[in-house]
Amino acid sequence: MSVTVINYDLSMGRWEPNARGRLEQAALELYGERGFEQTTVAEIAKRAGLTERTFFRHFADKREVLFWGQGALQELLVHAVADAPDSVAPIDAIAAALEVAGARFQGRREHSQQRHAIIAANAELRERELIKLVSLASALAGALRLRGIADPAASLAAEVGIAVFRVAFDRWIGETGQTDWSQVIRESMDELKAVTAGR
Amino acid sequence: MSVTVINYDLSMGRWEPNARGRLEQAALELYGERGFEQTTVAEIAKRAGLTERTFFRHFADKREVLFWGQGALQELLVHAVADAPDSVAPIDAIAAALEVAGARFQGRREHSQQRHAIIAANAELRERELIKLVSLASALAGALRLRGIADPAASLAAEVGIAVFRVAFDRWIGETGQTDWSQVIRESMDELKAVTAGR
DNA sequence: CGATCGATGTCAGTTGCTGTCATCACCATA
DNA sequence: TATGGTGATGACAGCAACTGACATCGATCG
Repeated sequence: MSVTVINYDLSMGRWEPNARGRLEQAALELYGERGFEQTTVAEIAKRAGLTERTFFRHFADKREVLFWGQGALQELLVHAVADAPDSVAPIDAIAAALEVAGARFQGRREHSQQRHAIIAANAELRERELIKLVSLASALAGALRLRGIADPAASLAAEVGIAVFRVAFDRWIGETGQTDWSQVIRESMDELKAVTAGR
Repeated sequence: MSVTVINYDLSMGRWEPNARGRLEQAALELYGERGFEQTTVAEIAKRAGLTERTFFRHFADKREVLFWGQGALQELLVHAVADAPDSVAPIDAIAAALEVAGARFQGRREHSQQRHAIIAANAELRERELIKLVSLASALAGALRLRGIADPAASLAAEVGIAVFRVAFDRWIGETGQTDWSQVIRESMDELKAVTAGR
């Protein structure tokens, strides 16, 4: 089989460039074809033209290959919170950030669905996804604290924001759901406010 | 070393009774003594007077020994939500359930702290804890739906409830914090309402 | 008394993951 | 141009988590 090499690098060395990208693509393909558990790291490496050992040099474990892009999303959200005007309430700064984050999803809905299906089909992958979301919440709480919001308000706003994100993402990705990210976020946030107001 | 046998069973058979309990205790001890990663399942089994294979017959994996009691907590919370009067708003039914759940912690604060320390010290264990909490949220959402609450309100109330639980638990278990569970829950819930009201 | 059952032991095998050392193109510098 | 350092990879051995298959043997039931 042939491997599509993304981001061909002119300063190529002894090996084919973009080892990490090849590993990622091979893993996504195999996880999709036969499932996460049924795929061995040796198989991923082979399809990428590398060795198992090299896989573990690029990704901490077999799951991480699906999540390492998360770091960029986190940065995006944190910056969005930091950039919100001072007058904006914590929960609304979070909401604004979530809307901005949609830029990373909007237009790649199908890709998101595939990845989501792989993750949803496996408990270990769901665990990893959860801890990434908690890390995100933690980073958002930090960003709020930099805006002068004290705990536990900062933590609560961040955690609640992630809860909204989860609910909104599920809705957005669902077959029958709304496909406009911003709108889904705004609706979910409105529901949140209704619920916590005791209605 | 000797092993304390809890719940001695008069109908003992060929082996020492309460294999599961012995495994659990041995695991807790070893995880505490030398850490989760530094403990092998073979060591746990040996201390419990059993074999590695038997450990995996009682617990799905090395982590699960710390979490299998969670099922009872989930039942307790679900029942509490179900038993709340019809007139109570979703979020308040959740809050009431969280207060009730304190009965499982109150009076065992030290034990909770030990277990919490073990979990906090290891990323894999934190992952497992998170997925258990999500399962809890899911069960609570189901209980709310049985009360006639539609989604996404049910899911949101449940997820938010879990966020409050997390924040409250951290506060309750902290050295300087309040030690009365009910009070911590009520305070945290009040904070939540303030935050989501946009303050 | 014999058959079945349930909890455990035994053992071999797969796989995720790590440590260690070798390789070799590239690069800087003498 | 020679030399030595560097960084990404390969090769290989090994540990530990987990699984499947089969054996064991007291208890229990008919």
